[in-house]
Amino acid sequence: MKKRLEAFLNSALTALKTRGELSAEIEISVQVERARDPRHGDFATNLAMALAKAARAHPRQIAEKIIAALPEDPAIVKVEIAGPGFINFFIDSEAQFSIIRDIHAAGREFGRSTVGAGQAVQVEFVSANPTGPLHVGHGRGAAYGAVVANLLAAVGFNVHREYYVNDAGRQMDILAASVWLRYLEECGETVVFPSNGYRGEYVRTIAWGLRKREGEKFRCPAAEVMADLPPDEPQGGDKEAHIDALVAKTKTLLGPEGYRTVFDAGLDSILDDIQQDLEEFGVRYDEWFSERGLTETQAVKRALAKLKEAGYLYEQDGAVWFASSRLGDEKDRVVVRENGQMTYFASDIAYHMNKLERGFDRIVNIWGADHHGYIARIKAAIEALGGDPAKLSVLLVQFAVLYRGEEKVQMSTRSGEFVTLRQLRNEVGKDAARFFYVMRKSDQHMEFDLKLATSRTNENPVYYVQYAHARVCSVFRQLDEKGWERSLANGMTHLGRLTEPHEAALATTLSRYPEVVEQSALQHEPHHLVHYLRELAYEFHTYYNAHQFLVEDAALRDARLNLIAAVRQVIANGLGLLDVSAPEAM
RNA sequence: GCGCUUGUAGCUCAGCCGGAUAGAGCAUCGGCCUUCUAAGCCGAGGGUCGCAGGUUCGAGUCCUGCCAAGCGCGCCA
Repeated sequence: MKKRLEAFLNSALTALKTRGELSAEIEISVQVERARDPRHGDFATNLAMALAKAARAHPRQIAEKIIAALPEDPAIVKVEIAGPGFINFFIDSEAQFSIIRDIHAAGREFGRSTVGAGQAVQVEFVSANPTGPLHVGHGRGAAYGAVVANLLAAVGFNVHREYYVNDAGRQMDILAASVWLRYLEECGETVVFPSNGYRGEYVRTIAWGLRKREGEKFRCPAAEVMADLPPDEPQGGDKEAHIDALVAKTKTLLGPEGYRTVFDAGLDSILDDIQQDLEEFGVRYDEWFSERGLTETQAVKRALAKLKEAGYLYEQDGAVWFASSRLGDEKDRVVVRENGQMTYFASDIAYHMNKLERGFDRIVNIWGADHHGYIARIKAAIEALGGDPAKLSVLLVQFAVLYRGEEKVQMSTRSGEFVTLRQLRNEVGKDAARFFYVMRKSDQHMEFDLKLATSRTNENPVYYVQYAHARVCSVFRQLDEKGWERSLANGMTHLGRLTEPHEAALATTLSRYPEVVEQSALQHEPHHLVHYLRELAYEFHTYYNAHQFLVEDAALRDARLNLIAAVRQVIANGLGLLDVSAPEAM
């Protein structure tokens, strides 16, 4: 309906222009919005006011001309000018209730659309380093990314979900060294664990598995490992220098093959865990993209060569720099260090070159908000590679602060004591976790109250929405128990019997669903969908309390049953996009 | 110090490209179960939209300054 009105207004504008009543040069995008106040009808547009300046006329006069030029439509019962120049539209109630037919006809497809026109969009999210289990911060990115991807797919984009696996680089080397030290402990050696190593319990588990599989073939005397290492921080040294030396020593003592085995033991184990964790959280990927693969296929070298060719690389102080400041970044960035090693950024340039080469129309990166300073350099890199930086959207996700009631849950990565995503799921369940994560705008800090998410009271919005779905199911069970027949067709022919204000309100809200899905998708803001579902559930509950559905009058009963079946369908569809279950009984 | 983000009811948050009297949940107070599930509903109170200017028919929304909070400013990832 909204789109129909927009089309009508546009045709009215062209009519006025061809008749010379409006300057042909005036360009304006027509906006129709839902009226907030029922007295303002069902839809309203500020078009006349927006035109007033350019047309040099009073808004109300313009409004009159527009209305006169509008095509006839039986669904529009009244058009009026109000306030400073709003045009308000009143829609025929018969037409309002026909949404019930649409919902029934479309079923699970209702709300889906084709605005995306099959454009290929890549959504990269989570991409946490495989150096440990996912924590609750990653969980928010996972829920948000998964829902954004679902929404984009629902409105007709061809979505490719991807996880970038940082399986190369210094952090992974530190993990490998940590695994080896724990392995040596398993073998009975006494080592001093570095302050900068990975201290989590999972590292011991990996080491235990390694020893079980491989025996003691990687065993070295602890004294040999620790010999000639620069002192660690507790001994008054530099922890970074200490760990780097330890990594180097690990590589030397194990040799390339042994090192690879230990390294992969860590990587494979943690990656398996992450994959399983996300799977259980309802997050599925089309591709797990390996950073190591970029180096192995020479993609990093190729990307740097391309930048060099374009004249964006230069050498200084023994390092190679990318002149990103020429493309909007604050300063230039190093891509090859003095010691000849590529920086993480170099891999990332190659990764984005790869994304461009795969021909995506749009690229969506979902990052933790602490990476916001990184956006400018990636956009610069895309531009320098000859791509269009506007294709890339970077969506930032703020970390969630955990509470248990009033009490803040302390988290510390350093000590290895953090709340993992798995712990969260075990405590509050998948449905509540997903719902809570996307309930708030993603780039805002959020407070995640574990107590609230598990509570079985009206404080909990997850149950509120699910309960509405279950209640409809319950009504249909009651219908069967009474042995009454239901006729879908009879209900459709008697939609005119739905005369209660609650029913009209429900029909209006139901008809908004496709708009909400489209808006949530295009703006990458799933919280709109969550708020909508809560509102729909509210309108259903209030209707449920005010009126009896299972009445003797079959025409009225069937009409009402069709209405609540439509509500059930839309709730199921909406929760489906969030990947939250829609239970039939609670 | 510079940059990005944020500041809306006691708390947690919405507010669609600037639009009509700023909304919701929770909390508080008062009501509703012999009737399709009370994980529900009905009602009440609660606001200087951080502060000060500016832009215009109109500002919570845009611009400037200030205050406060978070994050970022490595040849780390």
